[in-house]
Amino acid sequence: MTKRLAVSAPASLDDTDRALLAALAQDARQPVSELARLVGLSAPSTAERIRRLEAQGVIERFTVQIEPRALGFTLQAIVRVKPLPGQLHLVEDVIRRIPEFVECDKVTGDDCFVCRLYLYSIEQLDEILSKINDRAETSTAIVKSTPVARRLPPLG
Amino acid sequence: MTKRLAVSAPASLDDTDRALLAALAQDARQPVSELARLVGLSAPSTAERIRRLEAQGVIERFTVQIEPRALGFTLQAIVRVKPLPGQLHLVEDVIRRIPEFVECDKVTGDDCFVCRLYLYSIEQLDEILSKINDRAETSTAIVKSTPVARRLPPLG
DNA sequence: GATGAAATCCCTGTAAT
DNA sequence: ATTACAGGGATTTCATC
Repeated sequence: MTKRLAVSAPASLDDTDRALLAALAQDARQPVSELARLVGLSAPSTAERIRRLEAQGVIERFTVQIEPRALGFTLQAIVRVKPLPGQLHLVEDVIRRIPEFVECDKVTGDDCFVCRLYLYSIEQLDEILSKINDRAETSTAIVKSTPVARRLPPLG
Repeated sequence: MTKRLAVSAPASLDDTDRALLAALAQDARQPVSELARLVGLSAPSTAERIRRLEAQGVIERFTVQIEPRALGFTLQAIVRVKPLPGQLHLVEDVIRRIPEFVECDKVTGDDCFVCRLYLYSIEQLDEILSKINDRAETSTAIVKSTPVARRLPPLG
């Protein structure tokens, strides 16, 4: 399910916080001492800021970005899924359980879900979509390139 | 641009690699000693495996996941963008330069781009889309929830 | 060839300024 | 927020399987 979030005033970041988040986005495993050097603060202050950003919920987590092609996922697809009447929850569950769906958003409008899949082949795409094709209409787009890879939003 | 990738046989992972990637996905800043404990290896071996996964290109980078709502981005939109004839490159450039576009894929099919935006308000959405509306048709879906947040693909 | 063990070095976290 | 200090983690080397 969607994570619950404390509804509070948005955190306000200063320039140091912004520099810190940018540095962490680039390499989250950098030692605090190095991050401190980059943002021009002492290590303890830097560590304290990281803790604060986590406590505020600005930092959700530190994670690893995989290159799917290095694992043989030569195909990336964006699929819009429109469940048939009464099939919404079931379709959502099926999507959740198929690991090739690496991302899925429920959205307004005619197509209920927008999903991203990592795939080995077109045949596999067909095979996976057949698992929901009796419960939903799908429309598939194959990713040709990625002009903007996941990046940080403006940190106003 | 899309990053170039060495075209080679996909890396084959063993169970330890898989456990390691899963642990890193959960918390990329964990000390190597802790990761070692989790996967049942010594610290040096674990560090060596991390280096190997990076060298193989399986690990693209370690990064930080932001919670957009904690920064005041109460709205998330998925926008499909279909540039008018001759406007494709220009539209791509404009998208790249607007930081609220946090992700953009070029895809097959009628809609050329599928993009994700983080926004403060509907008014801001309107304002941003007006920057490309004379060069492209857009169709917008507002994210209501996220049944599957970005996760690792199956690590076969 | 890769893993495990020990020693050195560096980093992190705490407390005090 | 910084400095100093004590504790723990990381990396390198070496021995092992």
